[in-house]
Amino acid sequence: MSGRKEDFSPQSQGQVKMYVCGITAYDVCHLGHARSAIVFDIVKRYLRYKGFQVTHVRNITDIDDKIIARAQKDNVSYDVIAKKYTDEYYRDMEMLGVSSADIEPNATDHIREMIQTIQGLIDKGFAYPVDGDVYFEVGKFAAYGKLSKKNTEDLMSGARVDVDERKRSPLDFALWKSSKEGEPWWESPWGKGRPGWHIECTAMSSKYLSETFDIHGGGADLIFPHHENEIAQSEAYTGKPFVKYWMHNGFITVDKEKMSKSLGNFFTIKEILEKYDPETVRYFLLTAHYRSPIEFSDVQLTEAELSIDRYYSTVTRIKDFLEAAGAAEKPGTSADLEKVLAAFKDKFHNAMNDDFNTASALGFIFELIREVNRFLDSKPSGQKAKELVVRTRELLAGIGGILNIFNRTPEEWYRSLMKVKKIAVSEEALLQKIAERQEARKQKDWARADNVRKELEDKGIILEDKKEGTAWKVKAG
RNA sequence: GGCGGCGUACCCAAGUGGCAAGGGGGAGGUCUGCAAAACCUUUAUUCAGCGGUUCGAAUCCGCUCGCCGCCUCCA
Repeated sequence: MSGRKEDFSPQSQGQVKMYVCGITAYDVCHLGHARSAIVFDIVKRYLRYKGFQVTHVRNITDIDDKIIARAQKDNVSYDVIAKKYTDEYYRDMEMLGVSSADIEPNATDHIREMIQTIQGLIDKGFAYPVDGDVYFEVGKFAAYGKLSKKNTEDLMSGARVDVDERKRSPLDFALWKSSKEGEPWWESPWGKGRPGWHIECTAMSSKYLSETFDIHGGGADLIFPHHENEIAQSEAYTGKPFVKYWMHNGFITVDKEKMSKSLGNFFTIKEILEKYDPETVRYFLLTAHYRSPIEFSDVQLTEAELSIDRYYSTVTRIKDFLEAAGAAEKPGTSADLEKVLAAFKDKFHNAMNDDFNTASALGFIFELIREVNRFLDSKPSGQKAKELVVRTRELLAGIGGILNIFNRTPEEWYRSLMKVKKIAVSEEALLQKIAERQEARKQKDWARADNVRKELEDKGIILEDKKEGTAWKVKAG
């Protein structure tokens, strides 16, 4: 609310109540929706890792103008649209590997609570009914604009809103809308109608969390008017502060412009996952700070893929080492590795404690990766060296668990890349080729061996000759 | 017009008062039959520009330029 970073201390010690605006179920989700979901998934995971007991609520708006419009266009009932796109949303989230929230309420299941809140606002003089609609009277709420840092005069003068004569001020917003012919409706004290957009978050957050809760999240485009209006309604109704910390994620851009439905420059989650592994998408989104805009492009996704590949290549090396390392104690560059290892957790925590700076955290991960590679290059052996490497592996895996990346085996990663890159070689055919090439290599028929390698490379497979044999992997990037 | 944000190497990006993380790319090297992977060296005396504060600024302040967002539904 201050517009700055603040020290985090939840209302009740050890417990975090977090509400994140989900989607309006009127169309398929694009990458922008994915960013919000992924960002707050990481927030939740990290807070839990730090020992907080987190209650995460993520709502679904399943009644709204756009849903109705879509339903009319498709000539079906509004709930068919809402159901369809809610299902799509859940499917997208599952494919992306985003964990579900603890509570995922739908607006239409909370009409009663919303009516109660609206009635309360009328009783307290903050809202007024007109012809079956109910409006919130912005002028009655002195602090209006405190989140978006707008003052009401500026808003008035810049008002591009259609002036509705029945409203006392153009800034007043609907809590309840009377239903027109053919629109869905619920019975209310003001006649048949449906809730306005903002009221659901007030009603549901107080129901599932409390009147004041710790973190409220969503995309930066929700700051105004959505979150501003939520504050007004909620604080007017309860007389208590609504939210302690606001977190808004930045936009995904395409050619520097916000990815959005209206500009038509969006990529759906499904489209992207046809070309990239979900882990690549998640990693990509973590490479920039959550508040910054992030430019979507194939180059960026490709770089993310290369970075992940670097991690899995290192994991493979680690595995090879642990299987092959001799018993003789040889320390290698263990002193350097130990140093990096010792400092790593603090660095990681500092980065994440500083407003979830995942980009910085990833930097430290790659420092550790370089160091362990350096250590392995120094050809260490013995029990102590093994222990050090195992420690590194566990540390990396643990961190990966928090960021929800690096949580597969290299084999799984490469199999997934094969699929995503539509590589036209089966694993059997591949092993066959490798065997063929081994034969040629044994006979020092380098030309034939190189031919096989070239042939596979053209199909996107890279071969690596090691002491113990030849390994394959999918060419990243 | 009002409000807010951003501008760091060839590209992406962290750093917000004390000698400029990390990834990708380029160049050279080590290793290898040759590769790949990995590692090493190198690639910003400089952080859009100009002033100011300070012992010291990419980091704070002011101005200028450029880009973007919100002010209407929007993650």
